[in-house]
Amino acid sequence: MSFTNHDGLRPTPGECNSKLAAASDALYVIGGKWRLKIILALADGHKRFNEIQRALSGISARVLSNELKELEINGFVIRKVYTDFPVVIEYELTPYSDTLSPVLQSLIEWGEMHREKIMHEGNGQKQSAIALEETL
Amino acid sequence: MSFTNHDGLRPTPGECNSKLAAASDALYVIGGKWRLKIILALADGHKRFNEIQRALSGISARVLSNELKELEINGFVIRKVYTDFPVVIEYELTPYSDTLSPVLQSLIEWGEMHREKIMHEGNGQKQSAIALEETL
DNA sequence: CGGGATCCCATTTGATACTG
DNA sequence: CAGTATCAAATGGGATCCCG
Repeated sequence: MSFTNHDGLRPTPGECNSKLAAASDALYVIGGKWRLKIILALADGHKRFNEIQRALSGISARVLSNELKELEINGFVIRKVYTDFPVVIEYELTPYSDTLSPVLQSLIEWGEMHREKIMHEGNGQKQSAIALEETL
Repeated sequence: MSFTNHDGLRPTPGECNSKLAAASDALYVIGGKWRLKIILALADGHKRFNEIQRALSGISARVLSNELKELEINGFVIRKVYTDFPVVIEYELTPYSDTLSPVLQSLIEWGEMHREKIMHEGNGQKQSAIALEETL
């Protein structure tokens, strides 16, 4: 019903506001529909543009292009151009992306737990809420 | 540069795909611009509609209304109507919201860390990336 | 106060075509 | 392959009015 702080107490409004601000800062750079997914898609190694697009079914080239630029500006992704022939362009995560590990880890674990829950509750009355489209 | 799994190894593509799916499931319900912020706004106790709106500067009544409905459907928030006079309507988090604690915690910590980094790097050339609007 | 309904504009996105 | 350009369509979101 409420989160507890390190003292096991309900957080004060002041604490909550600063937490809200911190979360907002985070969401500002890694929020949105694709950011974290792109980072995850690159987590098992560098990929080329079209590989990323295939890994994240549903994203258009234009959106992927824009998101990659943003991620590069913010230091999560690096774009490497190998000028050998044929020219190969690859994207890979920077070390800074590793700092997101706890966030991604907890998000993934929560997602697995949530999916379990949704599957088991027989989908009572309200429409369930797993990423149906993604699974297609 | 890459995340490691519990064995300290780079995750395999298969592992990554299932992680991507899990993260997608999570983002499907708690993604979006406001969901997590609303939950955080309620973390220090029940609030009324307008209190939430004030806590999250920038959200319109219509959007807040829609988001609260979604959060209610998905079991994160409960809407309580006190029919005394005057009628009072309050929103509060359900116990299920507590399962998000690790996600929120890591997100908040990352946000704090990231803000520090942005502040200190003198904002070299690329535009910085903290939630400026939120701070206004 | 707590919203629902409508209108209308702005931004985002998708599809397609095109280029280096 | 790795994108960019362009146009149309969808979506988001603000403003306003209204009701209980």
